[in-house]
Amino acid sequence: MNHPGPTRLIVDDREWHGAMPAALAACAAFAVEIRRLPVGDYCLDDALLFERKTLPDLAASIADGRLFRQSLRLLKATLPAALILEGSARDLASSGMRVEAIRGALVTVSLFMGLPVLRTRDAADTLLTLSYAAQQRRTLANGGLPRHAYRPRGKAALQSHVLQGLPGIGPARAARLIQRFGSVEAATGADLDALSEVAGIGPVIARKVRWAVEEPRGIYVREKGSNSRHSGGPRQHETRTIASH
Amino acid sequence: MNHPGPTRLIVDDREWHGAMPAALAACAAFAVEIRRLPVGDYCLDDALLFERKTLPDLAASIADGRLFRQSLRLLKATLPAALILEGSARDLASSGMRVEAIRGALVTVSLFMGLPVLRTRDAADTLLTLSYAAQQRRTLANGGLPRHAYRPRGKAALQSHVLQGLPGIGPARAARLIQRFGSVEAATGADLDALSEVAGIGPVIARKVRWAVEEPRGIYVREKGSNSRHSGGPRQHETRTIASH
DNA sequence: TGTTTTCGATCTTGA
DNA sequence: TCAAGATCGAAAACA
Repeated sequence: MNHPGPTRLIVDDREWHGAMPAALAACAAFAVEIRRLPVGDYCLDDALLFERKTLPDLAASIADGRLFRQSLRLLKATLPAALILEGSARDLASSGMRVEAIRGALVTVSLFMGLPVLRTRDAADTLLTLSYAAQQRRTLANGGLPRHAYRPRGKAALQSHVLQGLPGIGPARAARLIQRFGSVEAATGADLDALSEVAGIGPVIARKVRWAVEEPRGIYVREKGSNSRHSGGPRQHETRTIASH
Repeated sequence: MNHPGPTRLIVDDREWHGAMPAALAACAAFAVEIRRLPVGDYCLDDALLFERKTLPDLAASIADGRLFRQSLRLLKATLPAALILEGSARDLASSGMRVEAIRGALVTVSLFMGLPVLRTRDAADTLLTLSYAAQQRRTLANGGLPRHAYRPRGKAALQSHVLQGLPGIGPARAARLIQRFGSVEAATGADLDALSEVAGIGPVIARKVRWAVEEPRGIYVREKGSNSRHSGGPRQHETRTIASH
């Protein structure tokens, strides 16, 4: 649904300092509301989430490992989220952080975690970007433009995380499971044969996964659609040790 | 998909011009191969795909609408892909394109299409970024974030552990889910109403769980009916999926 | 509105 | 010195 009227911008109260209040006052594009947000710094039309960081902020976040956690939290939010990086490389001079570390972190966040990263020059520029984003979202939501395969990026990460709870499943196999089955629901519902078709998953791991996923009352097997043989051997007993990998 | 030894870099033959050959010669990190790629300009370890554009290139792509199609093709490729933007805003001076147009396009590509965008200064910098990406991919094994190394033994504990990967689900609710549904498979397959019947799980958490478990397609837009303020309420608004194709 | 449960941050311990 | 584990507090969601 689209909100009529001006773009609604919710700003986290902790973010209400520095150049931002003045920049917002000078910008008539938003109906601003200041409130504590559970995650992120800015929320547009209740539909887009942004975390703003100056480059020194970013350097600090990298140094103490906060960036990783924060990005993860943004990705887990059900709203599409992005990271806004404000400032130029010059601002880093005093932080003592090497530019290489920044670059590496951005590759991780952007490419591997799938969190979009946008760069802006200053606070006013950030607001401009926000207004672009809001505008485009409305257009897209109206169906005015053809919709393209937008993937809520962080979801894959979360799904992968869930599947990694399964025995024998780490990041790599979890990613392939999602790729092959499309969802956690489908992956946990897959039978032995389907699981074994996934690259990197053989009969042994497939059976472990089924074992973990199935109902414990297991002597009389009632498999859903599968008419394939039921794991040739005896049902694995509960006391069996599951090797972690 | 994992290659031992040096990073394998396939460069599209059409990309073999300008500063790149020299920069590559000066960079010993890659085993380079020049070949025609079906999509993208660079391919790392047969696992990551990159399209490189200088800022003037980008401006031209925007002007004739190519950017959009190219991004879509990259997204549709089976490999994870990213766009590398090379150069600084100064390079745009002669192109006659306004910086705003660039910004708008980047918001679209990065945020709404979900194609990661990385910025670099020059060819050497681009190669550096590529090498970071290759390095990290090997470390992460293409999957994302490793979950706890520790995995419980025993079926009940393991099942609980798997479910605890879901948002809003900790030990207590995980145990109840197992109790109610009997298995991970059944729990992940349960619909909203069934989930809500479980003690300690209400509409909010039920929706979060379904969100995490379902297939990740579509743009999430806030729904019409909820015009009430959500102060203190969850960030997770009721969402509606707009089918994307 | 009160209680339960989860989640994030900090601190500690051990390698 | 850094990483993993446990603990604590606060917020959120359920009943």
